[in-house]
Amino acid sequence: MAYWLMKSEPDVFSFADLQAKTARNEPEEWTGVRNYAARNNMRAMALGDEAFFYHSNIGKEIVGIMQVVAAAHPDSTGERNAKGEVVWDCVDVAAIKPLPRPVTLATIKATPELAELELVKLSRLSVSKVSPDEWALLCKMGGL
DNA sequence: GCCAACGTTGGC
DNA sequence: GCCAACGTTGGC
Repeated sequence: MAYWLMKSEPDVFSFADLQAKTARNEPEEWTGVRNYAARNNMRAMALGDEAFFYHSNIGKEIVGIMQVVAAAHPDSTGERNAKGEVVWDCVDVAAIKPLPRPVTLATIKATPELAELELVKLSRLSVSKVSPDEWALLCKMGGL
């Protein structure tokens, strides 16, 4: 099982929004990613992989955990190429649980063990990888 | 609102 | 294929 971190601006789509959809049994398609590195990360995701939900811009904190419930498939909102194929991919996710104590970016930056976290090193990447050690530490910091 | 980082585009 | 210009993201 691999671990990931996915960003969303909460005024566009928040973890609470995801929880509401999950409660209604509606998978959320993580559409709108238009960056190849982020797309490749989504293509590397497997069913059951877990991901942190990070609120960018507003909050700047990890607020919850979600699970990949469908592997990468064409993003229906993506442009098509000359052959009519969708260029971009997305995965489906469902909320698992919120973090009892959200972990802020400031806290992450102040934690030496997390200096290599992709969220910090590649700050503009919207879908990034989290190592098992980083995952365990962040869960602990989040009160789990 | 500014700016740094970085991806993309387009001229050569 | 290089590189300058430009656009976007996201933290501050």
